[in-house]
Amino acid sequence: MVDALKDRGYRATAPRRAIANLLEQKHDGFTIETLSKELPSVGRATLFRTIKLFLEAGVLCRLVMMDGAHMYSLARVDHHHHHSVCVECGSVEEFSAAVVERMLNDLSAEVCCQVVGHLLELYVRCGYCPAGGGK
Amino acid sequence: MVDALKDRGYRATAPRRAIANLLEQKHDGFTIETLSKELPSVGRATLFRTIKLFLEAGVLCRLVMMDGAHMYSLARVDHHHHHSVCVECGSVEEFSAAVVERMLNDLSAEVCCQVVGHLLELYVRCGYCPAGGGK
DNA sequence: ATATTATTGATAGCGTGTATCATCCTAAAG
DNA sequence: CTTTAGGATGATACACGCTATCAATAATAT
Repeated sequence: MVDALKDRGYRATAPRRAIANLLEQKHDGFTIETLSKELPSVGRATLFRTIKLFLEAGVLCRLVMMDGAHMYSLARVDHHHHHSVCVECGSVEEFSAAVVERMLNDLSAEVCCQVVGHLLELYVRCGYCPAGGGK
Repeated sequence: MVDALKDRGYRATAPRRAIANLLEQKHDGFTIETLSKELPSVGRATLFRTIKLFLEAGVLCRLVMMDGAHMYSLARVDHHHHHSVCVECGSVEEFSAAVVERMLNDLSAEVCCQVVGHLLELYVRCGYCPAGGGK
């Protein structure tokens, strides 16, 4: 992940490496608060700054939860995609379903405007956590 | 609009009436900050509380903008719908396109989970403001 | 090795929203 | 119409997430 920063002209510092190492272990969505507790040696400001850099580099995604709070997750695919977040356990799945793109195209035609962006989040109970209940 | 509050057991007070009167004039999305300036006589806390009540009553919708900020708009239809917001002028259109519902159904089947909610916002340049450029 | 300059972390600050609480006002009962 | 109980208000302080500042530090180029 630090390479993504180097490629963009940023330095590979100890805090950034520490954050990257931790993030690479993450399979679920996470909050900055969580990271801050897991990396007490890294200052809060640096944490926020580094997360922002990773977002800009495209290796992280920002999710909007149902209550408006933010979570972050690794971008495992490099093309445009959306997320389904488990509201119980926080696990995140990425999908780039054709139905979504088709719908967005249809909508562009339907609303009499030029569509310049969108936000789509799916909130689910996943099949793997106790509360989920499966499909 | 105050009737919606009365129906839910809340009182029709002067601040609530003032807010409702102002909101009924609004055709576009607006922020709390805007309202606060337009209604300096109403305390900030009351403003936030009243907006929350209107949201719960379903006469207002909360929009998430591209930068994560919040805007609000009148709910002109009473069934489930989504919004397209002009990033230039803030005008809001409501739509409940069948394509959206169909897509959500398709997705429910595709992701191996029980879908419990979603968030969908469309950001556009509308055809009516100078910067829009039309369809 | 040295110089340059990006980066850090502590701190203060900002924006948005909420908790508190004494006071006030609405709605309803008499 | 008057009284009254408790919902509602607004000033304030607080909480939360995030950014600006800035002196000190550390990573890269030479």
